[in-house]
Amino acid sequence: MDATPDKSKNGGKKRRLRDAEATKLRILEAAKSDFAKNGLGGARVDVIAAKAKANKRMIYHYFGSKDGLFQTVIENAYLDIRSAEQKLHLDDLEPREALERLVRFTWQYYLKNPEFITLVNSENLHRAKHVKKSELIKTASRKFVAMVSSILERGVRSGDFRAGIDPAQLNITIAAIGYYYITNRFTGSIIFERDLMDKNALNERLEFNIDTIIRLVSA
Amino acid sequence: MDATPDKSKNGGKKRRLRDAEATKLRILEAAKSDFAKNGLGGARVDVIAAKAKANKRMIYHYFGSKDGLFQTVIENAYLDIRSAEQKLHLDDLEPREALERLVRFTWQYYLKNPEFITLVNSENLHRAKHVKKSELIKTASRKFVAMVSSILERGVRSGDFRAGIDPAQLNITIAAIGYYYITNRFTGSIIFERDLMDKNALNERLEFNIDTIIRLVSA
DNA sequence: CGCATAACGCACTATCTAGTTACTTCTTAA
DNA sequence: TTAAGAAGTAACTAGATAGTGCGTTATGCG
Repeated sequence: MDATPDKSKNGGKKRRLRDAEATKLRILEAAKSDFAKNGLGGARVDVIAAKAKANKRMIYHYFGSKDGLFQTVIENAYLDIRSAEQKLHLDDLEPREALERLVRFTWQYYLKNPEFITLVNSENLHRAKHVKKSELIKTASRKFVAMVSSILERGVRSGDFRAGIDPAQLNITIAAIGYYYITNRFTGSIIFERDLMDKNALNERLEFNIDTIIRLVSA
Repeated sequence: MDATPDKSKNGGKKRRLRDAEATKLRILEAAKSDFAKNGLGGARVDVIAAKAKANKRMIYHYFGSKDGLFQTVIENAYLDIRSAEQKLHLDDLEPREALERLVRFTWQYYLKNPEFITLVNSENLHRAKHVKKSELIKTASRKFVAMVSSILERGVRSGDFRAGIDPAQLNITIAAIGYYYITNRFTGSIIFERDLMDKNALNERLEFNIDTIIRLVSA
């Protein structure tokens, strides 16, 4: 790819020498990567600026502070997974299928986006002070919880699922059995004396998780 | 409590003006607390020294480096939980009871020792480089996995549990459903719009988790 | 074109931070 | 009792580190 900017067309958008949106995006990408790798405390603003091929001054110009930058990064991370979940169109599937699809999706999302997990860990280390401020995240969360509630209700009506399951508990459990495995893959591989990230190990875990959830909800 | 050291008896041990063991312990306690609160990258050696009422030089004298200090802290953390698990004497219980007891214990251990979780998160952020070096942790882990294997085997023989369950997967799942809830209690409380640390919420979660595990293993 | 504005960059500061140097004070074994 | 080693301290260093002040250059609008 040609990194030299010019004024010719490029994917329908004009290439510019100076492009605020593009710079912001580069900063956000670099920040996501560095925050995920080193945590909020361990990440370095200078490193993020260098990675983004942007001047550090720009970070402060666009995001105000290191905390402000993290705030935007974690917000985008949540909006991204919530948006991907909505695109699954689980309401079009049979309850059982919908649930299995959600377990699969969650697992694969964590696998493909391990930064998401590390960012969430970092955010919890800081007592969710950034997420607390984000109305966007709160709105998206409500939709997500409603989606799982609706699957559960349909499953109870169809006789597939037992009644009385708390959607929040189910949600937490679906996330937990994937999240824990991935976030603790390094210590886990030592404790269980096997490579938890081996292809077969990953497949086995996914099947185990689907089984766990189906057994949990079955009538 | 009297903080002024003297040479009188104190719990069978002589109080000293200078006590290497006591100082080491104070440093380790302070380090555990600060590493848990701020992560390895965010913790400050000066803060740890101050909290421990020790001179920073002592940290370097006893532990060599900040990393060396973390190494000892994480090692002790693992040995502590593994030792507590052994004391449950699960082999003396019926398989079902033993499993339930383990789920309860794990939950309560995380609740009472949230630093353990944060330390493990920090260690995984650093790709388990400290745990990797610890033979003590590896030995203790083997005993732990064997313990759960033995419960599973007994349960299969008694007809309570179904056959073919991978002990490692079960172990991971038992840890996951408690660990995730606790470690993400701050973001979780926002996403699910309820206080996850409320007494009733905690009890509900524990019962849900026991149910999840029993359904998972039942024949 | 030309000018106001937004994008960008350099070089700086004040403070912090892991680790060290060189020293004093206490403990204990012979 | 005493000498040698262990425990403990204060003050320091060299390099980071978040955040800024201020000047420069591109952009796009009238």
